[in-house]
Amino acid sequence: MSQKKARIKDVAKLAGVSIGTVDRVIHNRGEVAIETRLKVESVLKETNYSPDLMAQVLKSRKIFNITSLLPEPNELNSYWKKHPVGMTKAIKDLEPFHVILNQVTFDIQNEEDFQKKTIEVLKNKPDGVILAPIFKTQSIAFCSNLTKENIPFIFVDGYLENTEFLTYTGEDTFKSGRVAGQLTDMITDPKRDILIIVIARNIKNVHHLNNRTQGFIDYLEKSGTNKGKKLIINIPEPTDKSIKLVLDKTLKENPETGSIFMTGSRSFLLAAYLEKKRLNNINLVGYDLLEENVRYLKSGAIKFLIGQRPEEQTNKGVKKLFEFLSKHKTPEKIEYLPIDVVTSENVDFYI
Amino acid sequence: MSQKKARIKDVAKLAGVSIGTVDRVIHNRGEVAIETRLKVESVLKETNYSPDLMAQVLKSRKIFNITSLLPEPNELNSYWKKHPVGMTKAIKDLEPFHVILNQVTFDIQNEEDFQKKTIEVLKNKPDGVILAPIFKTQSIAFCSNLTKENIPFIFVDGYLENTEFLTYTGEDTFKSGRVAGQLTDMITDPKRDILIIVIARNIKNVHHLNNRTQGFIDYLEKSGTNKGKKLIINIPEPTDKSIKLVLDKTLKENPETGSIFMTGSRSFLLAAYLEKKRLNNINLVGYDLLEENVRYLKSGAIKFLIGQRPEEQTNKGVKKLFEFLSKHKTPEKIEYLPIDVVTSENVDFYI
DNA sequence: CTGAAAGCGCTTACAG
DNA sequence: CTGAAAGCGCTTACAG
Repeated sequence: MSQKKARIKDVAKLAGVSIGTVDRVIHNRGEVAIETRLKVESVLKETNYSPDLMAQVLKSRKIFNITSLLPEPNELNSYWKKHPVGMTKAIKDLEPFHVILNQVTFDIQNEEDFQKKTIEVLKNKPDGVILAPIFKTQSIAFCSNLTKENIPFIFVDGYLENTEFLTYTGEDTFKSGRVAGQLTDMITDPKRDILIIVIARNIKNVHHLNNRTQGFIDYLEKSGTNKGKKLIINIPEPTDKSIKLVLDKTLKENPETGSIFMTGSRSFLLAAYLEKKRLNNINLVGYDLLEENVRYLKSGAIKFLIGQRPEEQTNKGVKKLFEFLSKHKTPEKIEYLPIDVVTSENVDFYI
Repeated sequence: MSQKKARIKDVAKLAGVSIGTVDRVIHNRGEVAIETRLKVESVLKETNYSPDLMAQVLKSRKIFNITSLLPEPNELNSYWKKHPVGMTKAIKDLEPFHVILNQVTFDIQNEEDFQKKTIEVLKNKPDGVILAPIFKTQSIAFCSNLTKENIPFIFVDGYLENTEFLTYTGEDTFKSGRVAGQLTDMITDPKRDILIIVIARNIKNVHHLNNRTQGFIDYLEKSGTNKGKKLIINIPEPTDKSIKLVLDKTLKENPETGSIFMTGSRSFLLAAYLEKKRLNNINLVGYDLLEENVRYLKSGAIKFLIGQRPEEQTNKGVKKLFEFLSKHKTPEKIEYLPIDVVTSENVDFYI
């Protein structure tokens, strides 16, 4: 059973050749006589040879340069603070292998800045890239350049169908909407109404939010018990003023609102509004464990937050990229991470 | 910034000694003249030397033998099927390092068998042990023997205070009870009663179940909205007959029961009972993503399952043990894993 | 087309 | 107390 691992030396002896020749066969380089090759290959198979990673790395001293291109975190989207954590952890886990991570960030409000940064990344000629494809058009152009340069890239936080990406690791947005729908349905009086809030300047441009909305409605229609109205409300700006304007009007017209589903990560803005108006009989369900959200989760203003494991997205991304670069292992095209249901009682374990 | 890593050779040259001497200083072996030692140590610090793991492993060819002692999974506790998965994954992640895992299992119903297996484990002289301390007395004896033999060991699934364990990775049972309490409170009519079920022959011996019960009640008393009765019910045997006997009586006496909290992993037994009796207005909340439980979760008979990440417990356990053995890194004494809230809608991502 | 040698960074005897 | 040499398993020129 636990027989000792064959070394290149053993293979050489069994095949009656030198280790150099064995190496040539293994790596398909140099010309090897056809009989020699066949002989060596058969021994390779017999002995179930696999190279010793340690020795390989020690010898080649290869350094892998990975570049990430993600939004710069700021007060309005501290969500992006989590991503670097996962990457740094991955680099640490891969410590013996000399992987270098170059983190490039861009202004999430600024398409031009993104484009500028993509040029910077390309100039550095990294071995692999981790990308959050926030701006669709510019991202597609960038991806096609990466493909042209033969640089593998992976997506986090969302993916673009028509690109040559290596893998996507993240949320299944439709299913995540269904989870939110189920939770909301469970805690909402069946006779009361449900609001779905989308904060976006251009509601057509926020693909993942719309997926969540669809999943949410899908659950309520097909599997839910709620008999109230379901209203999709767009709020154009993530400001207190804009929110007040829209919600004052909506809640006046729909006084029987029992729950609000916030499709994006800024539930805390809605929670602040509800607290101020003392509307504590309206449930709020939202996304992402931002500090501000967690505060309102603990105060009770938010009932459920759904987590999409941003650290794990980038952590796994780095590792898959490394596996691909070092061992040519092609990962599953898409890996959906668990959709975490977070309440005031279990939130501390997730942060 | 990214200056090249100092090698032992560089240190030797800077200190004006041979690499052998540097090695002696690094590993505190052989006698080194005090001035030589000081000189080398200062260079070590200056250059911020750290050994190349690859070269170290390649040279020493050290093999780490880790033994796990966990319950044998069977139909009644398929929970234990998950643990090997996490360990196998860890071994694969550590592939370049030659870690060997020896999995020993025991009959969870049989204390004698456990004891026999502990002797077997000790005889094999492993470098480290992973233990689920099911039987308290016998486990304590085993741990003290491991300590005597200088074999580090870690706990999963529970821990014993008065032993020299390296680390515990798992659930915070009290907090997990609180999470269950909160979920139950959210979905239960405030006027209806709540049953807490403990399946155990000797209710005093199931420490972790009692912790969960306490957490559950703690939440309902301090933070809940439910006004109904809370009853703790012991069922002595995990059989349909025993369950029917106890529940028929209890539900007759408490017709206003709105929810049942199952403190252990065998919710499916209760779900089967409820389905047969067509008591679909009673909510069921329980533990662990066993196949049978998941089936009832999807059918709606179980509303929430709480997951405690058995794979991750053992996965992290193996890795911590390895880090300790290979780099003498002492992990945090206790790491509580997230308490996952699982419903029919997100369960597929967890299995 | 093939073999022998050097070397990756480290550790382990051995000789002095 | 200290240095020089051999070797872990592999890869990379180099010589033939």
